[in-house]
Amino acid sequence: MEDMLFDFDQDGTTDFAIWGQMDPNFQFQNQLDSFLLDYSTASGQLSPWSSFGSQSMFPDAQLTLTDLDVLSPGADVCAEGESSSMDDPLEVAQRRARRLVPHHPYKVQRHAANIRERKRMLSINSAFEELRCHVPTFPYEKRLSKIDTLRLAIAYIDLLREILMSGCDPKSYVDECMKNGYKNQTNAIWNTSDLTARLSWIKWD
DNA sequence: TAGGCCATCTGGTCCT
DNA sequence: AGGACCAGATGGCCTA
Repeated sequence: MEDMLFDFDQDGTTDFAIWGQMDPNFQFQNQLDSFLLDYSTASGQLSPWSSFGSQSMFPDAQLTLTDLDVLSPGADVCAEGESSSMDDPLEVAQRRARRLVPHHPYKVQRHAANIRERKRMLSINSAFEELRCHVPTFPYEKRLSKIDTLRLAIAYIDLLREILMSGCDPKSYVDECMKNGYKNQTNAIWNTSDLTARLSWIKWD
């Protein structure tokens, strides 16, 4: 069994198989992304019910449901003396990755689903990043949260529609809003000063 | 230290 | 049957 657990190491992908906290490093994100892509492409071969020739992919995969506990959140027990050298992040990550590699059919199926889910969330997050690039923010402002991005985008679209309907020059419309307040306050989770102040940073020319 | 935000895992449901 | 989507649970990180 240990051999199978180390299969990820042998093809040099262990660094990507860190299922714990996502490293914010962009390069790592790309590596993880491409890994997930490759991995999911090959996921057909990962079906727990498939076999290579006459031999099962997981010959030692005995269906003992008690094994399920091992992967449950919070049951992150140390099976191999993790208390030692806890200060090496790479070592810890590799141990964690090895722990989380499934080794019976249900786990393999669940693991494949987890990978698809992470890939799906990555695509959602990349869409959020794209959206963040299209909503007005201050140069010094910290990164918008997802919920704030959505709310600001809604308010932004609303204001742009107002500008279009008014037929006014956008900059003068925003200036007017800065002075008198934004007319449409009904859904103003992002209030007038928030949005129009942001828009004042936009170069309208 | 509490609360906000986020990534991840998980099981259920729907769809192809 | 398998994948996509969704929401709840959980734990980590960060900040006020």
